[in-house]
Amino acid sequence: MPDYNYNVYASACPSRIMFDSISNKWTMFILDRLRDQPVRFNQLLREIEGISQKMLSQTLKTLERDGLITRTAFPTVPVTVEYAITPLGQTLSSTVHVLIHWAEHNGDEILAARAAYDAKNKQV
Amino acid sequence: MPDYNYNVYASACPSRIMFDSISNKWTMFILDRLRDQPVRFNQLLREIEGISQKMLSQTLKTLERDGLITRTAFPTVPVTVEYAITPLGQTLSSTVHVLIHWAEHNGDEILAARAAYDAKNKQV
DNA sequence: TCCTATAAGTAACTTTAAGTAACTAACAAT
DNA sequence: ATTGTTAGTTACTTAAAGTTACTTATAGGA
Repeated sequence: MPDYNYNVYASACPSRIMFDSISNKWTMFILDRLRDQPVRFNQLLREIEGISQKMLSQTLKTLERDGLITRTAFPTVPVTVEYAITPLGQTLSSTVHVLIHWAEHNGDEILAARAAYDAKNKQV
Repeated sequence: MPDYNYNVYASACPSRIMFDSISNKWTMFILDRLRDQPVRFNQLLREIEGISQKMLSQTLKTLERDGLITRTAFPTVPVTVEYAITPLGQTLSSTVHVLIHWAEHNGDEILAARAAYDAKNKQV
């Protein structure tokens, strides 16, 4: 049975609160990177250009709390921590992957649209 | 030919700059609402709970600049402004629609995951 | 022995973005 | 004369994001 009692457009709905938390770039980059295999903290830090340790740590914690990823610490020296996607996270990750890479396939069109807009609205 | 020269993980890539601008809740709500038919400013304001006039106006302007929506003003009194999705915007809108409504279909699982996480990590 | 490096973070501080509230124009209806 | 409508803008505040330095425990090299 689908949850027709949830409405993402209603600001107090749990689904809306959830959506507010997933609709940011760092969350989506992490979900996309974890789609195929587990990845370690510093590896994510290196691969997702521009993310800080603070934002990575914070976002991972939120994703773990929401049951979208798991955190596994290995007692090596120094400690190794691996993040992996859950089955629930996987259902979201596939969609996020399409969205994240949409910009790569439509970059030229958007750049052209921006140039056209800026030319039309110059010094107004 | 796909644009393999674009890489969304590289912070200076145009596709990344584009992704940064679309990866926020207001952008996605607007794209989703315009998916089926053109909608007016105040109608969007009423339907997207929690958005302010400022953020709606600002986000619409960015979407128009990127060629994802069009703005049409009708000389009625008071003036009526209609926003409509473009063919380019439509390709994005379909994916955004899946993402936005994902939370409605998985709300219960996430809520359960949060409760489990909070119970395990209480007063630490 | 001392210095440097590593992994996975945390804490304090600053900057930027988002949210809030009040205000605008031009006219129509009460 | 006051209120209501649409589609915004402006000034101000608060919350989130970004930046930099620091932490713990240990291994490796000079």
